[in-house]
Amino acid sequence: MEKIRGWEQETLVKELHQGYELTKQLKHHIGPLTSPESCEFLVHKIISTYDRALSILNFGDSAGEFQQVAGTFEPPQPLTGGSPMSEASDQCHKDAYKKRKTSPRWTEQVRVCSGKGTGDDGYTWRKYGQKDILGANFPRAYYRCTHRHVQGCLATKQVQKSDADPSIAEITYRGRHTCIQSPALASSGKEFAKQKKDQCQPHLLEENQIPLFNFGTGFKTEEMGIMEETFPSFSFPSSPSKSQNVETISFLEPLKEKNFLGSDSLEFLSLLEFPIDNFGFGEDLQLSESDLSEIISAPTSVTNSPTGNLDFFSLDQVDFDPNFQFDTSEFFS
DNA sequence: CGGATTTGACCCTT
DNA sequence: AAGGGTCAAATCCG
Repeated sequence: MEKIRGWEQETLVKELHQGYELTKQLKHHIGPLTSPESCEFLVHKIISTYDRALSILNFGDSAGEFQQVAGTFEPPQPLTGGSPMSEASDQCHKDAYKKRKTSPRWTEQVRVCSGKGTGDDGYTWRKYGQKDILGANFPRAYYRCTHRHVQGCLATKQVQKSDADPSIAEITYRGRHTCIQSPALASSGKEFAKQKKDQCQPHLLEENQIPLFNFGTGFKTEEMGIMEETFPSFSFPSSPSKSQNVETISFLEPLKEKNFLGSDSLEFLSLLEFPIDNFGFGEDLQLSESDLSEIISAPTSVTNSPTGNLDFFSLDQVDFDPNFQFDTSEFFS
C-alpha cells in the first residue's frame, strides 16, 4: 500500500469527519416538511467531501467520476476489506497509481513576460522539482498548489519553455483546485492583470497569451473523452470566433436534464453561470480590477475545471470547516 | 525563523 | 535500462 503522509491522513480524517457531520445534517433535513433542494445541497457537499477523501486514497479522478454521477452511488472500486490503511496487494497499488495518472490534465501555451516564466494564473504554486527532459533545451519545472498540505488541494502544473520560442511556456495543469485561495492571493491575480496592463508590451499579449479560463486557441485538454461521456451536451468551442466573445458555459443544462436540481436550486446556481470570455482576460482586458478581484476571490472551483464535472458548481468550496453548520435559509429563502 | 526553492535520490512506467 | 515524476534534505531568502 502506498504510504499515506501525515498531512494526507489529517486531511482524510477531516474530510471523513465532515462527511459524517453533513450526513447527520442530512438526516435532520429528511422529512415531509423539508425542501428537496436543501437535501440535494447537502448530498452534493457530502459527495464532494468523500471525493476528496477518495482522492487521497488514490482513487484519483475516479472519485470525480463518482461525484459526476451523483445519482448512482457506486464508487469505482469497492472499499471492502477493512480500513483504507490496511495492506493491499502490489497489483492494487499499481492500479491505484494508474488511476492517479488519469487525473484531469490540460495544456496551455502561454507567452510569458520577461522575468516571470511560470505563467501567473492567479493561483499560488510551490515548486517541488525540476527535471531535464530528453530532447528539450529547457528543464521542466514541477509545481503543486501551495495549499496541498493545508487543504489537501491536489492540483499540480508543469512548466516547460518551448524550444522554438523561449518566450512561450507550455503549462500542463493536472488535477482540480479544491483549495480556497486567500484574499491576499487573489490580489496576486490582480497583480496578474496589472502586469498584463502595465508591464507587458502589447505585442506580448496577442494570440499566444492564453491564461487561465480561456478556452480558445492554444488550449487543449486530454479529458474531452471523460467530459463528453459525462456531459454530452457540454462542449468547448474548438476554434472560437470573434462572435463567440461572450460565450456562456451552461454547465447546469445536464443537471436540469437529469433532474438533479429543483427550480430553487437552479435559480441560485444560475448565479454561477457567467460569460466565459470575461475570465480569459482576452485580447482587450474588459474587466475592471474590482471585477477581477471579485472573480478570483470567488470561492468556487468554476475557475479551474475544464473537466466539466459537478465541481463546476461545487458549493463545498464555501468552507472547509468541519464545524460548518449549513443554514438553508441563507440560500433558499 | 518560517516558507520557498534547489537538487540528488528514489520510485514507477514503458 | 531509460526517462519522467516525486520526495525530502539542504539551502536560500525575506
